[in-house]
Amino acid sequence: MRYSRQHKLETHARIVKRASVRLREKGAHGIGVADLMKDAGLTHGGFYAHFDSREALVIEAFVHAMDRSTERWRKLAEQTSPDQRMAAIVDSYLTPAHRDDPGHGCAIPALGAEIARESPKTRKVFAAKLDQMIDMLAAQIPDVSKAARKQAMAVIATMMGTLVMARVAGDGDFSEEILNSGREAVLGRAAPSKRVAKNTPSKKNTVSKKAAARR
Amino acid sequence: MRYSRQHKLETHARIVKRASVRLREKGAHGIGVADLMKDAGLTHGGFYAHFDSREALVIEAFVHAMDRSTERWRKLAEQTSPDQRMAAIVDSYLTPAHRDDPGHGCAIPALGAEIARESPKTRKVFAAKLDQMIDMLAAQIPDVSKAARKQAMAVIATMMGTLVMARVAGDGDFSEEILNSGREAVLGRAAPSKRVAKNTPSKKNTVSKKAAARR
DNA sequence: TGTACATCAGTGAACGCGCGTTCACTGATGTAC
DNA sequence: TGTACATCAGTGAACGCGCGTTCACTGATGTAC
Repeated sequence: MRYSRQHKLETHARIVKRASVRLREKGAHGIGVADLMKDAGLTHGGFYAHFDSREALVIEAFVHAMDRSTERWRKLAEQTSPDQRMAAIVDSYLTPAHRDDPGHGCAIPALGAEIARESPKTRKVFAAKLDQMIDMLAAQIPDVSKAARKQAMAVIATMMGTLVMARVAGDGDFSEEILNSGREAVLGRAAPSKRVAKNTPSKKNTVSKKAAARR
Repeated sequence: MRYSRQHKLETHARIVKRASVRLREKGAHGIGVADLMKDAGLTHGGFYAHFDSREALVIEAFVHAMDRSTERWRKLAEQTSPDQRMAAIVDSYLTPAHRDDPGHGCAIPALGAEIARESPKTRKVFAAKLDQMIDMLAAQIPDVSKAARKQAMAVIATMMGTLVMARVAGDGDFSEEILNSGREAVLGRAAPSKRVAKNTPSKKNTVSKKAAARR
């Protein structure tokens, strides 16, 4: 073989990873196969050595994004005291940085509505990952399991709905107002309690890409 | 003139009305100019006698959808006692019928994420309509105006987020569970208090298109 | 009132373009001997 | 160990297709006289 067995797997993973960013930024139909391959440092002709179809990549990219989000929540929860876990997750979610960088953020507000219109196959994969994410969040709630799951669903719905609305509103006062209303609704308070000078309003791009990616 | 002045306005309105349904069903980029015109009983060539561009139609269609939703809420509120108005709106929003008929439903869960990626012009029109909708809902809350507006934002965020997730989940138990969690989160209870036998689970298409359109 | 003309909403062919997908080919490297 | 061959990830031209947009034309009807 020309390349080691590992090489192809790495290339495949790189395409998926880059695509998961670009698709969240541009939408499930917002960027073509050629540009996605270029983004991974390849030409479009090699695409079908890695994927059966464009849709197959969209599914893999979506799964990647959801797994990363869920894992991020898990890690954030691990390093936070049990009674503060939910608050830590919500505070990290409803930020101007997350709003302004959909490519490295949660896939549900970025792609949920579009995925709901895709084939049943795609929709079911998305639904399974959503289910996992709900369970992950529910596990952070010290409560009876049934009620915790319902609460987790409502928290995710409120967070993603808030983020979509904040993105529509752009980055002015209206957008900040929306983010604050979401935080208050979920946590019963507006600003995070721990961090200092978290967001300076009406100053764009002060948060580095790396910092945003860590969300 | 070949047709009365009224005729062109009526044709224009018909294109917008039909497009607002089809775009909510298929997404902001999910249906082409030719099909949209066919849907209004015309051929694609005449499109540019009515609109400067496809984007111009998308904006008009979106405004139409938002105005209709806001107006529907207003009417529903009028014929409900003040303390029941919010509940009436939420109960009419978080239903399987609304989930299964995006074409006649709220434009935010259907098009919000996509509009957030459009040109600033399109986004600003959407944001202005969202602002109106928030004020309309806030007016139904018997509270200090500032708090009411924040509460209205959170209610809309939770409702639209819940609907997007329910649509991703399809129409099974998982989807019903999501709808219930949204209702409980907003109203503090699962099922509507007034109506009888509102939804029979796992029976599709029992709600007529007309009935769904009245939402 | 009757007639000839002007208007313009709507038609349908055509355009340039970008898309997803296919395919013959390349050439670096793993493998057989 | 050294050499000849086989493999196959990746290349780039080409495909058929549908898209948004343009444009010359049509023909029913409003209007001027």
